[in-house]
Amino acid sequence: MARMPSAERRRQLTEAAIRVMARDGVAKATTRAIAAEAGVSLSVFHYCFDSKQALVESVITTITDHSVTMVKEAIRPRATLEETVRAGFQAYWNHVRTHPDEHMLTYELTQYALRQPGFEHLARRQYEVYGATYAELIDQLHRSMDFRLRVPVSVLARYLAAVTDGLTLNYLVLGDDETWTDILDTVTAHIAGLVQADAH
Amino acid sequence: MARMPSAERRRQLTEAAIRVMARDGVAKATTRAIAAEAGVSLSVFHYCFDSKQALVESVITTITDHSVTMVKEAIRPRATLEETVRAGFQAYWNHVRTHPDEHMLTYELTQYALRQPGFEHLARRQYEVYGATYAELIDQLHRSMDFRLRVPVSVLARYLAAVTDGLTLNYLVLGDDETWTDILDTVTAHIAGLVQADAH
DNA sequence: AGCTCATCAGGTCAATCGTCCCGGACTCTT
DNA sequence: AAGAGTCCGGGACGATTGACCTGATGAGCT
Repeated sequence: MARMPSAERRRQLTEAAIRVMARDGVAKATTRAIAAEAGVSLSVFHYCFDSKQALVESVITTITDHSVTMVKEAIRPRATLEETVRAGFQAYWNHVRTHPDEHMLTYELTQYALRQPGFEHLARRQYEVYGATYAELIDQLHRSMDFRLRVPVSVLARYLAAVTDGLTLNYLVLGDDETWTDILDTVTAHIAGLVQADAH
Repeated sequence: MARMPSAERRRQLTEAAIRVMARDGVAKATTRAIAAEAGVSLSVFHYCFDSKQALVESVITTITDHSVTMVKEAIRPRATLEETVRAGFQAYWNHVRTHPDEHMLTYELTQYALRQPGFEHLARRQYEVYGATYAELIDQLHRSMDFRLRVPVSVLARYLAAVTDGLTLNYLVLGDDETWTDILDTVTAHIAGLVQADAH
């Protein structure tokens, strides 16, 4: 094995853990499986991380950042507001369809964190970051385009987070289906209606 | 220990398993913990169930039926349609707030089923039943009240299932907050708009 | 009462888990 | 070149898991 500083090893092990978890599930992600995936002996694992919990913590924060980056890149200003919302949803949905394992993993990790004593704050942080990201995106759009909000930003942001969460989870369970495009259209229209001027 | 037929023992063990899973999580629900919760010895467990998987299967189907019953009872026809929708959401939300563990468990079991080879069909069935229940409720309301649907029943049913799913999950993670009532109002208004006559 | 069989208790087993230890090997400083 | 600090490999330990096995127990029928 090539020698490398602990920091890089930690990153390598974290990514290996994410691969194993996404492929086989969190329960199957044992220290041995992760070390094997990283191509490293078991002792290296405990050399870089004080415990498995420390690695899981690293995994959760990394995954959360991944998700946020993905959502932020999905939403770019377009010509009209409805088009922006539609394109954002489509980009996000496309990512869900092409990387279902990754999204599944975020749900698994959320529940793992909720059950693990002392990890609840990671789950909360994950969802608070989601909400904050949506709020930030709305603010950003609010500056570049002119529209009024029929509901407070915080309410809209959380609603967006909840709807995308629910749709994603349902898709992951039920699989591909043409119904989803219709549902996304309905949601898009609703969101567009919520952010348009209430006086017509 | 009192003697009782296998069928009743199975029911007893299933309920004990649900209690353990809701309290400590699916991962902590070992055969020993479940047997102890039911107040029987470990051998009784394997006398009534061929394997732990058989019990989990029993747990999943039982929990799914519980959830469906709960949703069905939450929705009763009221004076106006919007009032019906609002009351239904409130009843459901009240159940979520008073029984968070039970709802958390359904999410855990869904993912457990998705990961366990040969159990995927149980997860799919669970979510198909949810969608079918909503569709059935919409049909039922459609007969007792007069309104037009702006979207197909299947789309509306799945949208309802996804939204409630997402909102519930977000609540379970983030905990109590006044924002939820505002979000529920927004969703209620949206749903009411979707089922009202499009010609005004 | 005697018999039969569903029911239960305790112990045991192999497998797997997270964790740890010890010794060797590498790298950098001096 | 010598030593100290850093990295890595293999092996081992105790705990826990699902599963199983052998006898005892007692209810219900004849």
